[in-house]
Amino acid sequence: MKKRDAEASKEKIITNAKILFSKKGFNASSMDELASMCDLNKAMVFYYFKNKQGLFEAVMKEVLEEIYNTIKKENQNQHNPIKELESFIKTYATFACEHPYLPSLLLKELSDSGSVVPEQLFANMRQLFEFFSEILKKGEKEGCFSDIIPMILYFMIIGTLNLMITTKQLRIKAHALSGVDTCSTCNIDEISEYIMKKMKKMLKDEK
Amino acid sequence: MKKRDAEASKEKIITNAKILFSKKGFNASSMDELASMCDLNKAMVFYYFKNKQGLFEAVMKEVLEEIYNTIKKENQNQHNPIKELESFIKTYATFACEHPYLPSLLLKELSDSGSVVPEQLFANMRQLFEFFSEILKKGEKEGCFSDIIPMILYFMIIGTLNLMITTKQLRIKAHALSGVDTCSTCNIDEISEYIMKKMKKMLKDEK
Amino acid sequence: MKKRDAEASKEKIITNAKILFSKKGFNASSMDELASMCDLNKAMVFYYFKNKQGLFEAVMKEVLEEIYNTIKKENQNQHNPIKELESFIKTYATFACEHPYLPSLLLKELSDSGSVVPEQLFANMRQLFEFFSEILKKGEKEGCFSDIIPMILYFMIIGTLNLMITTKQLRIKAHALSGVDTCSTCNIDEISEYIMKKMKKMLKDEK
Amino acid sequence: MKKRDAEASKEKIITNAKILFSKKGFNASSMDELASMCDLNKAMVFYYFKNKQGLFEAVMKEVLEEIYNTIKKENQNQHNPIKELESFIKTYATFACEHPYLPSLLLKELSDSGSVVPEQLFANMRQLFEFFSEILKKGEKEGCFSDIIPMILYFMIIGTLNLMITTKQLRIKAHALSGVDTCSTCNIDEISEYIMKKMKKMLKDEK
DNA sequence: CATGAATGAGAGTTCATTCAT
DNA sequence: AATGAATGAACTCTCATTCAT
Repeated sequence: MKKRDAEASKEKIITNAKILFSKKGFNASSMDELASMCDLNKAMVFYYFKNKQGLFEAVMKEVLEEIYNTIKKENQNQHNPIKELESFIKTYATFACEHPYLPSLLLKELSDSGSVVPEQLFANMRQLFEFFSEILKKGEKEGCFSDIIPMILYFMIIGTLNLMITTKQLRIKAHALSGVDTCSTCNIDEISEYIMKKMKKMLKDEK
Repeated sequence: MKKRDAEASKEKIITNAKILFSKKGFNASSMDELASMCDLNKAMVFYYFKNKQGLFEAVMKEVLEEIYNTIKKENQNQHNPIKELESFIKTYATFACEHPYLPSLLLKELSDSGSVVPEQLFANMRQLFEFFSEILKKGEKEGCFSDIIPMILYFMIIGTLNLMITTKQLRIKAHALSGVDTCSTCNIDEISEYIMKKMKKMLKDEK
Repeated sequence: MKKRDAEASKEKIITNAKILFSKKGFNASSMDELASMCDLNKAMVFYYFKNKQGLFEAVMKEVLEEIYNTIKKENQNQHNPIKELESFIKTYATFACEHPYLPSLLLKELSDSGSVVPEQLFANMRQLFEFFSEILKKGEKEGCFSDIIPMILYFMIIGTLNLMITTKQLRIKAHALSGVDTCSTCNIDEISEYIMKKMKKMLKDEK
Repeated sequence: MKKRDAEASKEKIITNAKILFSKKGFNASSMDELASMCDLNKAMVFYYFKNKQGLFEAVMKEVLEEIYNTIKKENQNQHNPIKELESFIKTYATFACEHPYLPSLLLKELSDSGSVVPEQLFANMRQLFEFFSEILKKGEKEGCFSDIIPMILYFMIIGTLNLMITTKQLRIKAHALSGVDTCSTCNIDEISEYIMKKMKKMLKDEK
């Protein structure tokens, strides 16, 4: 069943905005370019989204809800905190790799020390972290994890994955230039596998 | 205070540029604003730096060389790879905390997948990683570290520290709003202490 | 009068650009001034013309095509090379006098030895000369002209007419100041009449 | 005998300004570039010349006086108006060819219909014309020339020579592209020879 | 819903010119 | 006489945003 045109246009705008924002960042993305990517008149973007900032927030909201729902859904098939953590990492990694705007957008947002992240967006980001945090706490209670500081561990995982994804090209180039091993041929599964292995080791209770 | 002092003016520009670029990113930073922060005529920026890109590169170069030299110097007092790794982490953490533009600038640069990092800057970034990489490799050879992938471990440390620093305000706010533990009261020493502890555990050879 | 009329705006821009460019030359003409002459927002110029150079080319193209078409049309009523030459001179003279930006623009362009004339513009300029050249060659074949070097003769006519038009004010002033005869009261018909008379004489075959 | 440094610097500025102005025109010539051509500090140019306009006038004055003196000197060796005219043409042509800034500067100045040519410069330009005018009038009185309008004839000669010189490159390119004969291989002697021949023919008294 | 025309503010950059030394 | 630092005004051009149709 075809969506109403209005819905379709709005979708098209968000879809292309994801690509554009993550490729060029907020400021360098122009509404002109976005409109022509969408094959739509520029004014329509404003018709649907109030302004550039509003569009950006809508994009982030959608992206964050998507990843949150994906992770939550995958989580239901796991039966202990270790599996849950593994699922979290792998699902995030896979999703982020398939939607490369996510790492880029997230890092940009998080690196803007001064920036005021709008409420809605802020709530979406928290939601994901809290979900992660719950897994760890449950694991601690059940005795499979010890000595956890969720916030730091969260950034260890999410930050590392994001950086490995956004720097892919850079790492390939660095390897080519200086021969240093930048893990330039690893694929995302190997990366998340490695991270998971290390996580397990560092969180193991050693009493 | 002398009036026409080239060194002083150039310094002032770089100093303020660090702040501005890290607060707003390259694109959103305006030369007008920079000039007025410096209490200098806008044209002076171009007098000293060719153009905005040139200024940015000068800023990054200075920042990266500063951190590299600091780390290298501290490293000379360490006598085994574990101590060296610890020194790397703590020195980076302390420096980044005292120069909060560094994490922000680095994350922004690394998250901009599309941006073309200029040669010089690229070389400066590699230098730091290679230094880190050498520590790990030496440790592996000497049997104190095992199963290392330097690139991933590098981002685990640097990425996490950077994010913990740039998100400080955000984390405080999140804690206030939802009560969730965002490590909002940890200071940088506690953070790097924790990271180091986890690193040791995850890199320990267990044969 | 309609408000948002693209054709009208574009026309207004070209019309004023002709005046401005011919008065001040390419470099000294400012887009700000042009916009205010047009009673239009500055950005509109870029909306229609990509950039200053693009506008300049559009202006020149229009001007050159106009004069070329006018001359070509008049030429069709002439039945021998001498008449054709006369028509060429008089039509050019009249047109240039009525569109005084033409001589000025042409002389400026031709005197700028360093400037790189863009292809299109270059082609338009050649077209006019080739038309002139054909007239002379036909005349030579038919025995009414002898010893012709079209390029030199072309500049003799076009250059002289252009200079007589652009220097009009200067010549009046010079006459007033020093009493010297600068032909300051001649009108364009007298001038082209004189040039034609001299041309006939100098091209006459004397065998 | 070495000139005083001040004189030498001033000379160097004028010499380079001639080159620069004729290559790029008044507006596109920058004082920065000029200073670096002269291997002098930019402020020195203002020390010697008040401002850019003043420098330009000084340059033009020198150039015009030079050509005037050269022509006048050559003229003393001629013993009838025809020879004098020939000398005028050839001397101007040779000089202009050796000092290619002259045609370019003159045409630019003369094509600025609106521009206010400053007094001194204006006087210099008149002087040259009046000299030419005198030759023709003498020739008329002596019966070797008839039906003269000095102003038009002056532009016929000066304009044509100037244009042939400034368009040299353009004409070569046009020939290469379209095969049309643009006199691209003629040298300046052939050109002035041709012009002189035609002048003689068109001014001959035919009673 | 949709479009193209219009706008105003501001971006980076250049440049003639002046000032302090 | 000479220099490098400093300035202010102008320049071309871009862009988010709005208006009229």
